This record gives sequence, C-alpha cells and structure tokens, in this order.
Amino acid sequence: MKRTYTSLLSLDSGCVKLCGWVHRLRDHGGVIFLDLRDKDGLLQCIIEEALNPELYQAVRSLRSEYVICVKGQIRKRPEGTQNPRLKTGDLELVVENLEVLNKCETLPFQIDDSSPISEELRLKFRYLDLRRESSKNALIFRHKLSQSIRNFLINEGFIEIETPLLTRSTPEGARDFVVPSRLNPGKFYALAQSPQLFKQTLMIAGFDRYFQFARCLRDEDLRADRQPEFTQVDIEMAFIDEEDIIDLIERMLSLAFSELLNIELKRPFDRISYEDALLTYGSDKPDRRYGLEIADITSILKDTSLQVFANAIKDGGVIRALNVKASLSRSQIEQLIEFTKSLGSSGLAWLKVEGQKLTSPIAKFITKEQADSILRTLKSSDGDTILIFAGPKDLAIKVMGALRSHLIKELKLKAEGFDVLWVVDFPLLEFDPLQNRFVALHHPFTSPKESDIELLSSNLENASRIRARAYDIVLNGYEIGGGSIRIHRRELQELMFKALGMKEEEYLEKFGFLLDALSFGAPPHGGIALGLDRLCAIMLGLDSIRDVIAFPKTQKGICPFTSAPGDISASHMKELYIKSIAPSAHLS
RNA sequence: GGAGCCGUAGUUCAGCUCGGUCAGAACGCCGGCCUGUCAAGCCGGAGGUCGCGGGUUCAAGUCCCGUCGGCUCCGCCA
Repeated sequence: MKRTYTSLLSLDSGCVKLCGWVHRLRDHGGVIFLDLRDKDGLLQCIIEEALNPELYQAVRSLRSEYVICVKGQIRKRPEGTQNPRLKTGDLELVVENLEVLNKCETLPFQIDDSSPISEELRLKFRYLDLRRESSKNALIFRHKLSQSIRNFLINEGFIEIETPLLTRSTPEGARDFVVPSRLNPGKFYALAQSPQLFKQTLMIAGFDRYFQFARCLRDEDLRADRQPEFTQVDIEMAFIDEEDIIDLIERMLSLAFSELLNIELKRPFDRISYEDALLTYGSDKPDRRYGLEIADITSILKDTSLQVFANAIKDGGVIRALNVKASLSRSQIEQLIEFTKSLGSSGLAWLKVEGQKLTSPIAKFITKEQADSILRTLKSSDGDTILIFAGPKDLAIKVMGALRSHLIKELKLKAEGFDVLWVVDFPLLEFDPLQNRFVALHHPFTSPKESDIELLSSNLENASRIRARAYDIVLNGYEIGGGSIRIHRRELQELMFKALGMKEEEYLEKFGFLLDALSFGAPPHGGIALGLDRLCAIMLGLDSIRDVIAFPKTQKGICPFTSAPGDISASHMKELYIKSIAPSAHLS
C-alpha cells in the first residue's frame, strides 16, 4: 500500500498507510491517543486495548519522536470530540498495524512552540528545531517567496545563470574569504562577495536579462541581519535605465506580497533622495512608520540672539530639531543629552510646548515669530518635547539619526505594516580621510549621472558632488536591495578607477579583464540585488535572518551543528602550501 | 577592536541587589493508575560541579577579578 500524508486525508480515505513521528501520546488506560506528525501536520490515531491487546502494548512502549508507520481505517471522530485546532480534527485513524522504523533518545527540548528555547540549543539540534511548526514554516515561507520571485522573473523573460563562487579577490568592498589553490601554489581564490562582474559580463555576452539566486560570502562581523553567507536575488538587464529596474522590482515585490501575505503594496513606491533621507531621518535606510521626522530650522533661527545657535550658523553648521511627540521629564531629557554627547555632540537644546507656549531655559531667546515658525514646521501640539541640535552638518545627521533610533527603542514605539521606499540620488564617491582618497559609495562600476561626468574628469575638486545612477530599496528600515546603472564604456570606467586613486598599472592588473570586456561592444546595462534573507525575515516579522536560514552561524561565525570552522591536518596544509601562524593553531 | 545584556536540573526560569533553610518551580523524563483525550488528568520517583578559573570571607549560586560561550549594538559590512 502506498503511503499518504495527513494533509491528503478525508472522510472517505478508507484504509490508509501513514509514516511520521510520534508527536504525543495520551494513554488513558484501555485507550491510547497517538498524535502522528508528518511533514504536513498532525493526525490523531486511536488504539483500543479491547480490540487488539498486543498492539495496545506495543503502542504503550512508544516514546516521543519514534519514527513509525501505521496502517488502519480513517473514520469520523465521535460527535463532540472533534478538534477544530487541527486540520484533521474531524478525523482519526483506527490503528490496525504499527511498524517502528526507528527509536529516539530522550529529547534535549520538546518539539512544540509552547515554550521558548535558547537559540544556541535550537541551532545545535537544528534538525529537531526544524521539526517545530514555527521554525519549519519560516523555511517553507522562504521557499514560496523564492518560487514567487523565480516564476515572476522567468515570465518576464529572464534567464537563470550560475556564476562561480571561486573567483579572484578584488580591491574595494568587503573582506574576502580566501581559498588556497593546490594547483597553483601560493595563489588564492576569493569566494564571491557577489556575482557583480560576472553578471555584467553576461550582459556583454548578450544575455539581456539575467537573474540568479546567488550565494554571497563576506568575511565581516555578523549582526542580526548579516550572515557570512547569504543569498541575493541578483538581477541584471541590458538596454534599460533606472526606471525599468525600479518598475520591475516594484511589480515583483507587489506580486510576492500579494501572493504570500495577501497584502497589496501601494505602487509606485515612494522615492526619497539620499540627502533628504539623511536630513529627515538621519539614515539612508529610514523606517518612516515611526514618524519622528527631523527638521532643519537653521533658516528660522538665522537671526537668533542665542549664542550657541548663532555660533553654529556662523561656522557653517545647521540647527535641526526633532519633535518627540511625547512629554519627556527633565531627567529623561538629561539622559538623551548624555547619549548624544557620547556621539560627539556638545549637547542638545530643548523646548516643551505647554499651552501654546514654550517652556525651556532657552525660551527667552526665541521670538514669537521664531516660535510660531518652529511649532508649525514641527507640527507640534501641547505636551510635545522638541529636541534641538546645533553644529556641523555631518554631526547633525549622525546625532539626530542616532537620537531618533534611540527614542524609538526607549519609548518602545510600535510600528505595524510595511514601509517600502526607494532611496535615490546617491553620491558616487565619498572621501575617506583614513585612506586619504575617494571611495565608491556603491561600488566602482556604478555609473555617474551623465551631467556629472565632467566633475569626474576634472581635478576631483567637486567629486563629492557627483551623483550616481544608483538606487536602494528600503523595507521597514532595512536595506533589502540596491543597484545601479553600470559604466559600460571603457574610458569612463578607467576614469572611475583613477578617481579612486588607482594607478593605470594597478587597475589593469586587477580589472583588465573587465576593461577588455567593456571595449568589445558592451551594451548599456544595469541591475539590482535583493537580500533574500532580509526580505524574507521582514515579511515574516522576524527580528533575525537566522530564522529564515536552515543552518545559520553564530555571531562568532561558528556553525553550532557542525562546529565549523575546524582544524585541518598538517599534511592537508602542506598540500595547500599554507602555514598557520595562529597562536591557537592546533595541528592534528 | 569596543560597549551592553545573559549563562542555575533535559528545557524555560526564580533565587543574586541585602553572603548563612538557597538547591527551588513549571514543563519534560522514568514508574503506577485511568476508555474520548488532544499542552489529557491523578499519584509517586529520578535528575544540578549554579559556564569555567582565581580571589575576598569563618562561609560564595550570591561580592570582586579574569576567562569562555550566546545575543544586541558601535566600528566593519550593501
């Protein structure tokens, strides 16, 4: 007899065979209820002593998570004993035959969602953890999300192509994981940080529309939303511009939200410039659901009599304000001021709105007109507390942004739903004082806006004003994707490398293959990469991408299941022409 | 590299602030009873090097120092 699944049963299933795990046993003496769990769900099986004493004894000796195969008749449960919480709650299986396929040791934790289990233990026994509804469902959701995206892209005419994981290390970007080459002593591969150059090459090869669910590897410190290996939905198109990519992704995500969550995202998605994002939210990946917008009130206070503000303006700085939309106590305000001081601020001014009046140590320095203007700009009402920073612009962004996130946490503000937006108009380059040179904000293959190219070719005096043809997509305060229109002409790419401080010799050595490819009829092209792990976690309302990865690593990069990374033998190392200089290196 | 929180039966936690009935609860596990439960119920039992090391003290789960591990964050990283 062919086995079936709990999800396929009905009143007229008749005699069936089911395989699975003993989820729970309820022994009433004379009758035992056994909940059988398979990949789809639970089914109550019943065994009566009076009907089959031998079978009854066999079932009595079963334990949690034994692997069994049962045969018997499906029947309707007696009136009043149905369980509406089970999909099979109207049915039960009268067991006629039991086969024990495997036993199970006493479990390190129970296979249910009734009590929390430490993540450390869950990951060590991941195969048990994944038997639990919530853990299993996260992976099933991820599968459905991947399928939705894959189907959409295939329908749009995209070709799925795999690219190498073993590639070469390139400057810029994250730290590489490195693999010694046995066949090339002393040489190393780098594991791909992303398929960036390969997908551009595919455009040059004429593939027009490419996608891939690409594994990416980066040797950087971990976070709740960062693992050393993760998955990108990698997309590239030729003969397109920003609007094509943006439209494609908006349709793709709308479909996924609709199919999986039954939520209709409002299209087109909002767009905000990088500069506005930094001003209004102090972040290039804002979560707008909390409000708490930052406002620039420099111009309102340009004639202020308050020395601190006047000095800030005189030194070319700004004055920015945040309406907390709550009445904070003096000690709360003091704590916030201390917090901002730890970020390099010299302090904060504050105003409280009480009965259409401002109460504050600085209130007497603010004219009626200034006060009205500030209250209007910050949409303030009675009981609000307004925090004000005056100082250099960069510090203002940092302090107000950190203050905003801090307040969201401290005031335990709750946000629901999904806030999706594009961040656009990124600068192409950013000056790095440590290296004393410009670095690419996105990556070195991002095209500058046509009108700004001349700023790149001149003496780089105004290089930080060059805007990039780049776009990020942000969901609930997480960057879930980013992309750009690429440089497709060799001359421009060389110009870019030079702007990044590379000598011709150097970029030819490291990127000669790309420059050559660009010189053989490279079409204009661009693309995007979406972080599948993040997208999936946010859609499920989970705090960590570890919950949507089957076998994630801990914060120290250790796999609790296999204990990787581990030692390798001396002979193994010799074969690879490498030596360890780690103090704890342990040769076996 | 830095900051914070956490580590006590198999599990989830209480006990730590004020050192001395502080080895405790619930669930799980083992045994028994029980014919309609479904997180079954009732009775009984086993189970802990309080992460590890050092110090203070007559006495440390509790105080101090160090260390290891997990998590969150900064730096780092699309």
